[in-house]
Amino acid sequence: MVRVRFAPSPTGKLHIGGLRTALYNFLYARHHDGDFILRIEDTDQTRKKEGAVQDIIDALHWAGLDFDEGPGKEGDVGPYYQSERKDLYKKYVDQLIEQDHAYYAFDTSEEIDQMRERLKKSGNPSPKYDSITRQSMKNSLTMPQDEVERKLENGDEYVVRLKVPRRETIRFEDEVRGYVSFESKGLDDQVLLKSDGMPTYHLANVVDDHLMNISHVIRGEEWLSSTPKHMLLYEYLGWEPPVMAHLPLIMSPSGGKLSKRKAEQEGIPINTVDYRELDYEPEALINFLAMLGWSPGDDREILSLDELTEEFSLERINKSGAVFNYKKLNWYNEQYMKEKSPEALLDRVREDAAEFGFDEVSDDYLLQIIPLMQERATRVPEIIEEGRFFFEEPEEYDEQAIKKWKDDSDELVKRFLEKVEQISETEFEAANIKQAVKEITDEKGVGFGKVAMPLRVAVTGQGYGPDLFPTIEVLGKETALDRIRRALQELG
RNA sequence: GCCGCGUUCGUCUAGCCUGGCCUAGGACACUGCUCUUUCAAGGCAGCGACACGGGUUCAAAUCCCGUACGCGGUACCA
Repeated sequence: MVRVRFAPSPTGKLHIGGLRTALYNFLYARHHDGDFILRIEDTDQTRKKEGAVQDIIDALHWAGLDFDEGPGKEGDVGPYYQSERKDLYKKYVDQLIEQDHAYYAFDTSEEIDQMRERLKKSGNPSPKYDSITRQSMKNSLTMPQDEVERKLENGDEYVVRLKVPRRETIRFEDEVRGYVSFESKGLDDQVLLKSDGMPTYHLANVVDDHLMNISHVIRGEEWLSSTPKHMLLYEYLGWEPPVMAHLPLIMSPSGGKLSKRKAEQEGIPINTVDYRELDYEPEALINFLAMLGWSPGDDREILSLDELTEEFSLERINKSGAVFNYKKLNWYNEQYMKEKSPEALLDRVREDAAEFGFDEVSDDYLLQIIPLMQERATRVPEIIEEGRFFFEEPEEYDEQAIKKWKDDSDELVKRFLEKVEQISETEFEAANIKQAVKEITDEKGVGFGKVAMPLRVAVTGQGYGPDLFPTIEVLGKETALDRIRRALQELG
């Protein structure tokens, strides 16, 4: 049974890198008919942010990545908040201590700082609390047992550290990178239990993955270096480690991990909710993110969540970091927008319209506008932003548009008015309006644009825009002709 | 610094495991053409890459070694 988990810490909004990690976990689970679990890694009480968990849940739901077990959706192995599992870890910590794989340490943070200072001065560039250093620190390995017991009874503050062996090669297989090995002498005696009684990530994630029957750990590459510590823990606890797969990082266009700071500098929205607020299509974001570090192996670019699920495999994940390409995301969004039915976009467009104060617009009217605009917009809000003339008379004409009103435009537009006035309200349709223009171009021997361009300017105030004749039809005879008469006055 | 991981067009990638089919394919972006009532979209074309150096081999983007560069880690953060 495949069981994977997405285990974010609730320190803020779910960022785009986290979403991709969640996506890969989701795809792997679904591909294998397995379970996708959400676990909240809130062992650092100081970094916890109000509302973060809800944001994560909402973001996953918006993206279509609903989990099978997690907060608010209890399975058999909960709770799904590590802070609520605090008591569970104690047992394993005791076991490790008893088996001499962990020990109590009473050093204050000042003392540890001093140790680091001292070692640095003597030429050690990266001082560690390790098999050598621990011999000169205050811990249950160096102190007489009765003193250790006294301290514990007194309630003195302590942490529990992993007793990393002095010389040992730790080798494990990563599904993405193949065999990876580390020398234990490069590791430090990682704190497992903090002085506030909370486990560190390293302990909690190993214990929870085991207790929750996680079969595959799919997480970011930033965890690769701490995996050997986790492997040691599995070994000491006598557990079979899950399959490991470390994902390449999402990089900023300027290089380096795409951090919040960098993203902001480069104008890239970093949180999932930002994309939701910008009104991107979640399918587009998902498709784009899936392709950042993975590919189906052929030339397909557009894949639905179902298709991604069908095709997904860990073997096809890339090893190197992928730069976030905002323009490509926009291209994806355009592709998905074009495919949507106008009805599917209606609710969102209506909201956008209301924001501009166009709140008494009928669905029927909106449904006429959407098809005209959706194929040329990058995001849904542009339908209204770029199509304001559908709701209000253009206040002024674009500078660029005015240039398209030429010397002979007056005459041609007047002729158009004469012809179109003859058309009845019910016959005021795109084809008939276009026919009128056609007749004028024939009779005056001018190009189509000669007539159409001034009309566009008159009706929309813009020199660009959707197909002109349906636009005029949608506006209706009265409105369209009023605008044309006004343009004749102002531009003529 | 040390440890680990990585390196194919500007970017995302296919190809690498199982050397020859690679004159290295696709997508985004960019440029031009085309279509067209405009701007887009679409169609067509162009630009553009195997980091470098050694091996191994009849043959290397593909296998091996080294160098350079990039990234990650180096906390009582995850």
